[in-house]
Amino acid sequence: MSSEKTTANSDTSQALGGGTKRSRAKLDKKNAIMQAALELFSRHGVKGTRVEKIAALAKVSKTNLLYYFNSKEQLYIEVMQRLLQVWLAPLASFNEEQDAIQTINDYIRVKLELSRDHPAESRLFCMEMLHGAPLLEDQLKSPLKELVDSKAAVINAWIAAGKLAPVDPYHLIFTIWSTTQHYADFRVQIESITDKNLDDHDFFESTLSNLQNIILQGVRPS
Amino acid sequence: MSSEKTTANSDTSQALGGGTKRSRAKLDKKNAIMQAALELFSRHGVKGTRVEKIAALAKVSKTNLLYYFNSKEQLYIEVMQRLLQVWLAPLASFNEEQDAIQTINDYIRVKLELSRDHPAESRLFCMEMLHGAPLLEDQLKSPLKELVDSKAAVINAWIAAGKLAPVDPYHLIFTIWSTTQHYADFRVQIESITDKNLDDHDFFESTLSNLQNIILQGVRPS
DNA sequence: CACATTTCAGACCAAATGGTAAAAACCTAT
DNA sequence: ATAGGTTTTTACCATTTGGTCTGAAATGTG
Repeated sequence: MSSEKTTANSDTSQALGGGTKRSRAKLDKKNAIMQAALELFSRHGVKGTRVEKIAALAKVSKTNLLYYFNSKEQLYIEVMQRLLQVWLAPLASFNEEQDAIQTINDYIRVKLELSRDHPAESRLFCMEMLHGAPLLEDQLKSPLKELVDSKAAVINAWIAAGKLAPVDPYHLIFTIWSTTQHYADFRVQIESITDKNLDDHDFFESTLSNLQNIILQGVRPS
Repeated sequence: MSSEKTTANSDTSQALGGGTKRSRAKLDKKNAIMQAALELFSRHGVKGTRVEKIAALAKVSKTNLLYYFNSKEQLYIEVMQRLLQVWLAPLASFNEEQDAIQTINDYIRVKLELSRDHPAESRLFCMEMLHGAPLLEDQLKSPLKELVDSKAAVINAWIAAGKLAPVDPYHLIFTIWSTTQHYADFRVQIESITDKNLDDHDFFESTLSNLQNIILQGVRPS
């Protein structure tokens, strides 16, 4: 609680960039630990993950891990904070000046790439939601709402300009989120049924074009 | 392991129906426990849920709970098995003779109703997927694949008959699953953004018609 | 090269928690 | 009513596991 334990978790050393040998190694190690934690947390939950296992996966000792992160909870919080940055960035690309269809197509692609390249992030985010997102309550609530609201406004402008059919922008965004993230979060189910996953290039492209097709054209015959 | 512990977990008493006061109370209690377990497991995960808490929520003592279910794992398995029945039933309604558009619209509604009326089931199913579905590996894999394959065939027949635009039936099914379940699993996020949830009748209907619209018509202006 | 600082590993501890044993309370059939 | 079985409670144990302590190794610096 109160102990300061030398300098450990304070990144006072270097702002960024090269840094000394020491601070460099320190960062590398922290990254390795966070990576391992992300992987295990996202599979077994925080409670279901033993600190020892994270340490083993990161190739450090348990004590060493606790040296970098004061507690498992603290580690989880830091992992979650980093995750959020990766997670919300793509939505920023929505812009009224851009072509509506093109932007949506691109967004679907980016989100599906995220599901392919960062499945652990997707799972952990999903898990946090299932838990009721006690952690994100503050960090996420207000900034997320503002971000989404602003993008919903863009979509509404597109609709007003006749660039899109009239849909509720929120439901459109939810649809894109859910469909793309599904391929990461429900990967085992999708593998059970199709024997394929997003790492398979053809399957990725086929998934992408099908999603784009459904969301843009729908399945009703024209 | 080996002990038979009287009759407890063996439902030898009554096949079904009324039954004696005792067997009736027994069933009620088991149901209460499973209900409580479902609720807590789906929020905090199996590891994150203490048997004591389940017992408290079900209004029985911890030991009494262990009398009905030999272990937490066992309880989880039984909860999961019951859940699966509820979960896969709706897909059965797909039938080649029926109208394609109508059937899909109905399916979306039924799935969304499931998200509204059984959110805990949705969450727990989702969580099991995130964990890699070690439990469902056997129970789910083969029967699920067969069920989905057969329904995919129905969809393909509709497409061949010009009743639907050409889409990959699997991706269509995944799309319906993901979009509808999203409103249960990501409920907190949706509440953060819209301040509403499926329990709100208007929001439910609006969600439903938007999903039906997107999936059937797409968002491209006609 | 001596000294100070940072980093690490193995032993250890205490709390949390799943599960057991045995006796008490309770039904139900005769 | 009461014997025989069933359900519930009380007391307890054993294991798991997050986190600490201690001393040593590595590293940087004047």
